[in-house]
Parts: sequence; C-alpha cells; structure tokens
Amino acid sequence: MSIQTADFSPIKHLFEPNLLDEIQRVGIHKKVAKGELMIDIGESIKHIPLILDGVIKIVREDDSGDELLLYFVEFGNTCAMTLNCCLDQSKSEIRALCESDVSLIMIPVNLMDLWLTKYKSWRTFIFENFQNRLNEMLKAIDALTFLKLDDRLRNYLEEKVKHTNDNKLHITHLEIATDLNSSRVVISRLLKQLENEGLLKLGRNTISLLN
Amino acid sequence: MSIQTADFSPIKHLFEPNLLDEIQRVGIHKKVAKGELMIDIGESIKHIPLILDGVIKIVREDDSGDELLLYFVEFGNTCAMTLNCCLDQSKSEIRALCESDVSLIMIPVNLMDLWLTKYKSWRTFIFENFQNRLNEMLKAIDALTFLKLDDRLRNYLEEKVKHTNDNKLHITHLEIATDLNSSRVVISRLLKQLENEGLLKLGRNTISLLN
DNA sequence: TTGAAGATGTAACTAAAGTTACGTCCGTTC
DNA sequence: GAACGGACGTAACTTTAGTTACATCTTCAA
Repeated sequence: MSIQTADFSPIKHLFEPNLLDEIQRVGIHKKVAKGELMIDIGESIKHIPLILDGVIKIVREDDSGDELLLYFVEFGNTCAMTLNCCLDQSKSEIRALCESDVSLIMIPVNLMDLWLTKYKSWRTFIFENFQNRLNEMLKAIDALTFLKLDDRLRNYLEEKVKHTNDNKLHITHLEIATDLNSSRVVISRLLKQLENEGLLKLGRNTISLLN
Repeated sequence: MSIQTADFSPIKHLFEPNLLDEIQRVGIHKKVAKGELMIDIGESIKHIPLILDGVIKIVREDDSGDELLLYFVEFGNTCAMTLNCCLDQSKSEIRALCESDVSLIMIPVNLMDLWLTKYKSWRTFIFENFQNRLNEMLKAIDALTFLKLDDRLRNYLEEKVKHTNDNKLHITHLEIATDLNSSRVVISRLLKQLENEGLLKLGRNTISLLN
C-alpha cells in the first residue's frame, strides 16, 4: 500500500513541506492490527516506523521469559530504541506490540543521516523522540524504584484509560500481571483492595475506573 | 582555564580535524574534584559537558529525597540527559556527581544544532551517546525488575571496581545503601552474606573484592 | 450437554526487604 | 582521656510481594 492512500495529516505539522514530499515518495504505508507483534527482541531493523495513528506497547523481557511493560508510543512518534538499532545495525533490545490498530509509515534506515543534515524539522523530530524515550524510561525507573505495586497498578490503569478513552478497560488480571512483571494472584488481591476503596469496579474481563 | 592546557588526546579519535579545531576554539576546559556536584536536579544547562578524564555518577531522586544511582558516564562521553535539557531548555531531571577527579570540556549549547549539520563525527558522537544512555537506562530497569538486591549489590561492586581499577573499594555501607535506594542494615546483612560466601572481605570503610 | 480452558476469588504459607533498636569499635576533638 | 559521632554487627519484628493450592464461574467447542 502506498503512502498516497494514507491519511498523514497527523504528522503534517511535524515536518517542513520538502520533507513531507520526500516522506510521501519513499515512505511505505502500513497498517497493523491490534495485538500483532511489530518488532521482536533480537530482530534487526531496516525501517524507521513513524506512527500516524494508534498506540504501540514497548516491552522488555529477560532470559527466563519474564516481561515488563516499558512504555507506550503514540502518533507523531517513533521508537527511539529502534533509532538505536538503525544507527549501529544492532538487534532490537525490546519488543513492540500493537496496543490498538496502528497506522504507520516506514522510512528506510539509510535516509536517517541524510535527512539529519538536510532538514531541521527532522532533527527536531529525532531529538524530541530520544528525549521522550529517555523521559519514559526515567518514569519507568521512578515507578520501579520509588513506588509500591499498588501505586504502579493505579498508574498503569490510568495510562490504559488515557489510551483507550474509555473508563471501562477490557483486560484480564493475568495481562496486567505480565505487564507489571508480577503474578496474577497479587494483582487480583490489589485490585480487590482498590475496588473496596471505591476506586474501581471489577467484572469479568473488565475493569471500570470510577471518578 | 583554556582548552590549550588540556590534554584532549582521549577524544582526538572521536572527531574530525575541523571539529577538533572548533572545539579547541570555543570549548572551555574545566577540572572538577572528586565528590563535587556538577549538575543538580532542576538546574538549567548552558553547556554540553564532554568528558576527557574521570567518571561521573548520575543519580535520580524522588520528592521525599530517596535516591537511586542510574549509571556512570566515562571519558569520551557526555550525558544524554544533559543533551535533552540543551534542546528544549528544560531543567535537569538528574544529579551529576564526580565519582573521581574529572577533566572536561564545556561546549556552548547553541553550537549543538549547527555542528549536527556540519560534522558527521558530531552526529555520530551525539547519537552514540543517546544510545549509550538508553542502554544504561535499560540496564538499570533490568536490574530493578529482574534482579534481587544481592545481585544488584554484586553488580554495583563490580562496576565500582571497574571504574577505580582497584579491588579494594573505599566506601561505606551507608553510601552503597543510598546508591541502591536501600537501607544500611539490609546492605550490611547482604555484604556479610557475600563475605561468608568468600566473594569479598569487609573492613572499616573498605570492601575488598576477591578473585 | 458435557467437558476443557480460562478468569477470578481466597486462604495459607514463604521469601525478600525494610525498620527499629541496640551494642561495639574506631577515630577525632576538646 | 573523655566524649562524641560515624561505621558496622546483629537480633527481632513488620511489611510487601510472590507462591501454592483450591474453589467457583463463564464460555465455547465437540
């Protein structure tokens, strides 16, 4: 599918006209369905993904298969961890999963450096992305270091609500446990506690945030 | 003190000749003593530090004053969190402390963008730094998420030895506890355990790694 | 309709880490 | 050399989180 069919108005204000033209010429438009794997750990990356619409979930995994949700990436952004790989041809350190249906443009890696010299707006874009990623990582570290699991859980639920624009989340306790690198029983226990505090309402496969 | 008096051979191979000349012209050489505060949380940054010699310790703090050591920065590097601040004039999110005597060159922030267009080696330098920082943050997250405190402690001690080139560390249990965001009693307990396992030898204000 | 699989609730126990409370030892200072 | 403060050792206890083990309930497919 070519870029012409894509609605790239979300990123129009990000780049100068000449660069938008180039993106239109060389970018490959792609749609990926909710739940699909976009990039796995160990893969090498040939394209820079530029998100038009949807949300991507970035996950870290250790040797024994334990996971941790690092952060979400939204429209107008790319994944800085991916930028890394582009630059030194290394393998991906993270896994990227579609949190919703995602529409994106793939930019060939080799243009990265050229565009940095040619387009101020590209430089801004790349650096803002690095910055956003570093800040997300910092937030993750803060949570892991300074927060107890119940607060991490609350943050997690609020973040989810923000991305879906729906107070009623369709999610299981096990999924939450996986994202937070905890166990289902612990999450169920804490959720029940939050329900008793009147912060949410539990249902089968659903959690409704109150307020 | 001007750059002429500085030994900047450590970074000679990092930059192309023209850029080295520029650095020589506009850079300000500075020496900072071990233990001194270089950048505090909330400060705004007008110069990019370029480390010639020594090690800097990057620390995160929360509202209640609890700390966590994020990572170390060594020669030939700069602090990407600093780069962040340069780009959008925001305040520092971290604290930078001299782990040893440090010799560095300060580059005015406003040259950052210009050099990105002019010098390939500057682009490489900046991006490699972002990459290093993201990887260090990832390492920190991995440790916090997947490791127990005794393993984090072991990693910490090994890292310290690497930076001092001395198996005998001059450090107190309280300092370690602060860096790992734990408490003195817990660290003493774990150190004693490691001593019993024959991994190290404890002394007053010293820890000697064996092997 | 029945059975399997997944989601949730809950109790009981364990493990890891943090806290409180002392005690000793060492070095510095007055 | 007495007093003080910092460093370290250790016991006892609490809190937080993880684990094991079942039970119930729902959904979906054979």
